[in-house]
Amino acid sequence: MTAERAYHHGDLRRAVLAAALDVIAAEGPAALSLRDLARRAGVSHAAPAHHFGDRAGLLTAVAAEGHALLSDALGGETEDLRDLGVRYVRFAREHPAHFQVMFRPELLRMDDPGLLAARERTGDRLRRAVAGNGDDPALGFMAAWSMAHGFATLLLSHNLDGLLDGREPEAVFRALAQEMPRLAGD
Amino acid sequence: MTAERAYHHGDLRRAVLAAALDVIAAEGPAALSLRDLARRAGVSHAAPAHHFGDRAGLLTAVAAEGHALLSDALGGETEDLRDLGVRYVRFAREHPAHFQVMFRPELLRMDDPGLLAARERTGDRLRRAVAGNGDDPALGFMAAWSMAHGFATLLLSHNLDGLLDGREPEAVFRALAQEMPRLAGD
DNA sequence: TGTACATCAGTGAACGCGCGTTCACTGATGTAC
DNA sequence: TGTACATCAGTGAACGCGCGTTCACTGATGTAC
Repeated sequence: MTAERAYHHGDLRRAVLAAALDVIAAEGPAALSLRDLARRAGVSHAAPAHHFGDRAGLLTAVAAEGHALLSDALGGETEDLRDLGVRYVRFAREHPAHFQVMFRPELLRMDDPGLLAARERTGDRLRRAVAGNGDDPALGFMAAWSMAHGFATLLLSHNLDGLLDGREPEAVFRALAQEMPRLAGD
Repeated sequence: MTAERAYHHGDLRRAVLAAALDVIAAEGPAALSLRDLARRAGVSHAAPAHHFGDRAGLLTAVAAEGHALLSDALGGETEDLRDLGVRYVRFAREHPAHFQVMFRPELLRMDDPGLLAARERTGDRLRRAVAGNGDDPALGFMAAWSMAHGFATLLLSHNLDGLLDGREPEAVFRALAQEMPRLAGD
């Protein structure tokens, strides 16, 4: 355990990914540059290319990891869409960088096999949860996803700051999902 | 009406804004550069600075215009949150560039007086529509906003392409808002 | 109606910067024999 | 146990590019008198 850097970093891939998550969480994916990440990882500026190729490759890796984390987070056995929504929101809070990247195809290599596989896993998980929910499962799916995704997005972009009043976001989201019937009624 | 450019453009401010909307709609706000916009407007690269100062100033102008358009679009007299949601979604479809910018404070100068005034107008409109909707109006507000915002966001980022089946997004959103009671029930 | 002057909009050359990419290289590690 | 060789990870110098910003300027427009 020496302060001196060995010639080989040991786990540069993880180190660059970690730095990327920091940057994305703090300043958004637009602020990413491979040179900056190399600097943060204490490594020469050409090193990251070894692992990720380019920006899109790096973001694709982040997105794939995000899908793995999300399908784990959705995990469990519940078929209650409210629970699923709460978990979705919690995931966005705990992994804001992943969340900000994974649903933006223009940043990613959508044909990357790793990404496709990871997305498939999330998709399976969700389809299973929604199946048999109403006569048109796609509608129920889109309703729940829109609600959770909208809440998470507005939350992370600080658009709900003035409305939460210091309450826990997940608790508010649960209440809000509870409230839904009233919206459509009148 | 001559093909020759006059020394003075006439309405460079509008021309640059229009070019910015094109770029944002096609490649997102991250792809914006003042030099590129100048090129598109057929004007020297230092000219846009005259009108907007810098990128943030330009995006702030887009966001302010977006809020003006949105509060117009929400317009009317309805207090039905579903109608309001449909209009929100329609606005996002018709003005994707504005929509992509206006809820991202990190891109904007949030203390710009023009932006503040425009946001205030939208806020008023929404508050009026939500007031008296349930015992906790903030909850109803967040529920409706999350749903519409999530749907619009997922729609614009092509995450619903596979689910819409060629149906009109606004119609689907209306059905989906209708469906909501079932989600929270049982 | 004419002239002088101020103001405003846009020009174009120059600068320094951070970026991605390339490339010949070197140090470290693993494997064959 | 030792040696040779292949492979892999990271280096660092060099390049060309597009960007934002600055600045002295010029052309056009409006206003005062």
